[in-house]
Amino acid sequence: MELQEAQEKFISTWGAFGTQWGINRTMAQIHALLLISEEALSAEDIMKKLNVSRGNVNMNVRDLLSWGIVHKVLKFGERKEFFTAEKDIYKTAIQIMKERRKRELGPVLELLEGLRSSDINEQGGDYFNKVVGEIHTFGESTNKMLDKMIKADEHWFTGSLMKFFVKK
Amino acid sequence: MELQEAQEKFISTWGAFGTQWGINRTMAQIHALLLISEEALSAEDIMKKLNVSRGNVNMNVRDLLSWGIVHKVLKFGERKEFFTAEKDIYKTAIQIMKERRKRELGPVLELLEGLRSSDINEQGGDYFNKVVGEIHTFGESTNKMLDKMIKADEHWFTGSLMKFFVKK
DNA sequence: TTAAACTTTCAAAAGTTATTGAAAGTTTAG
DNA sequence: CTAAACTTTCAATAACTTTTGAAAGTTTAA
Repeated sequence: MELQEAQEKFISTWGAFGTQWGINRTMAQIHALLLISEEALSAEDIMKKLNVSRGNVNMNVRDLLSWGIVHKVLKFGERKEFFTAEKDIYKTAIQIMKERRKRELGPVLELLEGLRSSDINEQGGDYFNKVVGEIHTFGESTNKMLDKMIKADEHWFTGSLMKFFVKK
Repeated sequence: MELQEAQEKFISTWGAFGTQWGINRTMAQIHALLLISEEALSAEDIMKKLNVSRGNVNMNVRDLLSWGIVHKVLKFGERKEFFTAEKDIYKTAIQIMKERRKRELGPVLELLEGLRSSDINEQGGDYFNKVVGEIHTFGESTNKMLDKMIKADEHWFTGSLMKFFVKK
């Protein structure tokens, strides 16, 4: 296989895969492209490589920056901005967990707390309270677990967590 | 807050939340409805409660069944099929992990293995091989970890894993 | 200050995914 | 076997999401 063919395969599969999660195709492809590019790329470079418009690149790069998995790079003597993906895959994974926790788990926990505090006394309320309570407890546990993972150092995932799982 | 109001809030928020992941709104709402319903419901019941068509209910219930988080229930003397959600939230979580691993992680690992085995010798190939290799290693670790979690018994999540995280 | 170089915005168009509902298919009771 | 009760399918359409590209905005160098 040629390098270019392999690169294209990686980018397009990463893109297709992204859509299965809540991520749009172009965003996933830009991330893949930046991951396998040794040098930082400009908006122009990305447009050419992926064959997408300027506006599309701009929006998706901004989104990737807000997820903290792509960084701006300024080159001396160049006026353009360049972009590069976080290259430590563990850092990337932790960063994604962190953001998803904030954006997704947080709001759900708030809802569940709200529903729990307004204890329902009507007929049938017991069952509802029980289910909501159980889901809330589960959510809290998950939240605590993620907290530990996020606060630990970068190599912790490969280190103690992996050892824990492998020895069991 | 009234019971009905609380139930509706739970269902609609669960639905909105589902769309952020790759899950469609109706599917998430049906799951939520079944979670908080003590009794199993028929397709008809779901149609009425959520105000969606027969075809839509049918497709999404089948999907939920294929995820293994909703079960068919047959009532004596009734010809209709009834549906109920898995009520053990840990089992549900494990089941979702299991399916996502199969549907999402599996194909990515295959791609990465393919790209790795066709070792690229061209100029610039070293960097590509390195990145792909690192992602592959990470994927394999995640896969192993999920394997352990899935194979362990139901209360293992709250038991040893939680203790591990809390004591750290 | 000006003009060139660049980035951002946003409304319209294209593309994708979900939903409907009627028709076809299946199962069951008598 | 037949009709009623139910489930499944699928083409049309509605709803939603992404993408484009031109216009507006911003920054920089001279």
